[in-house]
Amino acid sequence: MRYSHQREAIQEIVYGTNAHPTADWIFQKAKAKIPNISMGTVYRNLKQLEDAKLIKSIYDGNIARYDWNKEPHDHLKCKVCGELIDVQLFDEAIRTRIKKQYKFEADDVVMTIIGTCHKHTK
Amino acid sequence: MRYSHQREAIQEIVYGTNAHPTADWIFQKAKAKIPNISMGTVYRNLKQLEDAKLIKSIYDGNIARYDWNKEPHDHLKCKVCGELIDVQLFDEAIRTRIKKQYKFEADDVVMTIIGTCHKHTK
DNA sequence: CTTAATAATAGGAATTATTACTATTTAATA
DNA sequence: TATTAAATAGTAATAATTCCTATTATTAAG
Repeated sequence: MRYSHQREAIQEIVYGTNAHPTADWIFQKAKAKIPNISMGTVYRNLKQLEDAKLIKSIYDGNIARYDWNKEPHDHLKCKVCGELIDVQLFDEAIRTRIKKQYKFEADDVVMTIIGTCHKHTK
Repeated sequence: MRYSHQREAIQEIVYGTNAHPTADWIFQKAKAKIPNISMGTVYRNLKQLEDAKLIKSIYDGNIARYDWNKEPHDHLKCKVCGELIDVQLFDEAIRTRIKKQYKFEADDVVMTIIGTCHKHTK
């Protein structure tokens, strides 16, 4: 993977937020630095950064979001404000159980808990 | 919700498979029974059936799939053949832990385990 | 430093899944 | 049977993402 100014900017943007940004959000931010950057460049680089294990992607419903947090983790999604909160819930014991019970070799777990975050509880 | 021939057919199609079909797959099947059915009708009815708790929808990456299984359950997704397998893994104890640890009121849990199913292990 | 090779880009077109719109049809019921 | 409003078919519109191609920029070699 050859160096590119655009990829560096995109990586910095993802690394600079906890907001699990979308491709479009990243595109808007990137335009501030590189006015004529294109959407294709954003998507191509996000894919390359993911392949290089420098970022992770997650699906929030039917839209992709990007995360600098490469540790295995799960998300709480607030249905009121839409915020995604990083948490660690998944128990390694489940992996063993899955293998025994379902003869299934688990690589990765994608878990999202939908509910209401503390900001909206009275 | 008023009766409609189209909705009945769509519900029968979803209830008649374990394949977690997509809207397009359902549309193709429905056309065999009702040749001039339209995609809008499929989507509208899938939404209505979901609102009426007669079916559930799940996101498989960025595409919606539909499931007659209304019980709380999780999925194993095989990265080789793409198959989604219904399983019950989620422990009710996690809900309590989430509430205490993160002050988050959990309604629903969406969990998918990505890996390799028994068909592809030698 | 200059050049050659090719990875990466900008800009726009194409694709895919889904939603919106509207004139017409159909189910329910008075 | 006539009325009313929900549902439909067909089509246009939208949103997220991918694809295409001529041009640009990075890297390595001379």
